Amino acid sequence: MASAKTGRSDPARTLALLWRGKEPAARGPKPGLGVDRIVAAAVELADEEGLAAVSMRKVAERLGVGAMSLYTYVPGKDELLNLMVDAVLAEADRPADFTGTWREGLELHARADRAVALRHPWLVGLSTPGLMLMGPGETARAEFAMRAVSDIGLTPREMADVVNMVDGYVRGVAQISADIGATNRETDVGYEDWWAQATPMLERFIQQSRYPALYGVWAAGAFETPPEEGFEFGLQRVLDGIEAWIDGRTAVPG
Amino acid sequence: MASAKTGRSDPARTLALLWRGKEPAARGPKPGLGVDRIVAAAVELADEEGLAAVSMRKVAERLGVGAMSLYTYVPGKDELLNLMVDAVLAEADRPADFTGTWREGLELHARADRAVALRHPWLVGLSTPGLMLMGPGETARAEFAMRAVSDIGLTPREMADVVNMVDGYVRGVAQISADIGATNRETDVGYEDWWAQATPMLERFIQQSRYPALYGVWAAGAFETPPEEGFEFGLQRVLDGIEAWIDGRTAVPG
DNA sequence: CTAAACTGAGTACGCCGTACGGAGATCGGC
DNA sequence: GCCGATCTCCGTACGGCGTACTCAGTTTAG
Repeated sequence: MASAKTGRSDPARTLALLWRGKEPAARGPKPGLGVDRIVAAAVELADEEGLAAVSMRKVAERLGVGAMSLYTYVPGKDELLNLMVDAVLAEADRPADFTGTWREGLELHARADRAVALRHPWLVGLSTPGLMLMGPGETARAEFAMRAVSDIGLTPREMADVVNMVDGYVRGVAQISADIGATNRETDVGYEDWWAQATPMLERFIQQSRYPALYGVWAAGAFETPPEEGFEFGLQRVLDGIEAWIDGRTAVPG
Repeated sequence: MASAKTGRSDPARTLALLWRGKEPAARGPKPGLGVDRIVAAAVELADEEGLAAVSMRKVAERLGVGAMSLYTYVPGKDELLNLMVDAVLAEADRPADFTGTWREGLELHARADRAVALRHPWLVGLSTPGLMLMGPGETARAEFAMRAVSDIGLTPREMADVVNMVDGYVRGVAQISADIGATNRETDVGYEDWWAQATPMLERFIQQSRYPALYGVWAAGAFETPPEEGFEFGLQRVLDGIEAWIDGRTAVPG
């Protein structure tokens, strides 16, 4: 594994960077690069070779430039990772003119996030900036979600809780899927192949006598296909839970 | 940020390591260390200084030993990280003699995971071995959860989906909380302080006119306390969703 | 035209994971 | 009791990393 932290150092600088708040500057030579090109190159690199392959030298090489040139535009690697997260979050299309029920809105929100996570498996390996370092992508996400749960009589805090719950579910499941995907990529075997290969070894340790419930589920083949299909199932259950709560809630005071 | 991948190289070797399947070996000098002591030292280090501080050299130093000595017991850093994950997962106490409803069982399961995640914030930054590389800790977790949803008429696949959904929710929310905790630790300011400090900067970018829904929730102060309190709320909604589905399901064929 | 301001990058430092090989300890077989 | 096999421990070294420092070269304001 490798782990990633995001958002250290000066928050003001990072926020300005996220929102591209920089006047073009006179006096010097014209910039040959730019934050956008650097971030795009880093995202490509991560998509193709994984997060571990993203180093300042490799990103620079991809741009035909010396490693240290990147530091003209980006304070450091942490900030670059932050920018990458916000950039791919902005990819998801959440129609600005969306009108629909809160449930349809949250469904769209959740699926958009999931699509991004599947397209960029390295995303879930990075800590979210969350509300701490909101860039345009993260902000657009949040705005869409909040709009979906507006006008149904929730307090602001309840709105935040509901959205956080859906976000949490999507992130957690995406991370589990991404782990499996990463394992497959690294070992060059598919999920089924890996499973077939690992079964004899697992049999040695996970005996029916010690883990009867797990063994039963396992022996029935419930783990033989990747859990991705369970995403929609879980999403609907999450939304059902919210719906029941909303119904119960509006019924009381109404 | 830093990201972590887990479970590369030889799965058989790693599995054997996770289950400590090693005969004590005659012939050589008595081992001075041991997998358990190495893992414990690494976990301590991660708890105290964060995941980024976990290097082979630092772990070895903490044990009063040369860096390369660790490789006698552990094939590499990836495997050590895997062992750390399984070790802390095993910490959670899930009573073996638990009897209760499926809902009580899943609640206990979810809270146990959350307690571990709060005690070891670095955990969520690591990919889960998941089902790919199950050690004793992960297996005990899964067994408890599966037992909780046994005997309520679910198919094995449905059991797996339900458990995966709860696990996903807990993981996702824990990761969001951990990110905030990490930001606080690194910047040496509390959540409220950070928020107060960042507000003027955010005001510049997140204008009411462009993000009315988000702005409203934000201006109402819904983000001024950490979202940890929302965990129980979301958990209950998740369980409500499952309950509604189970009721609807058993009602039809019954 | 000059000087200020900026871009771009070479060099270097201190970390990291870990391959390699050797020194010393320990024990089975004789 | 001894020897060789086998094990533990670890010093050295290599290639890669993030990035501090420094300086050369370019562009424009005045």
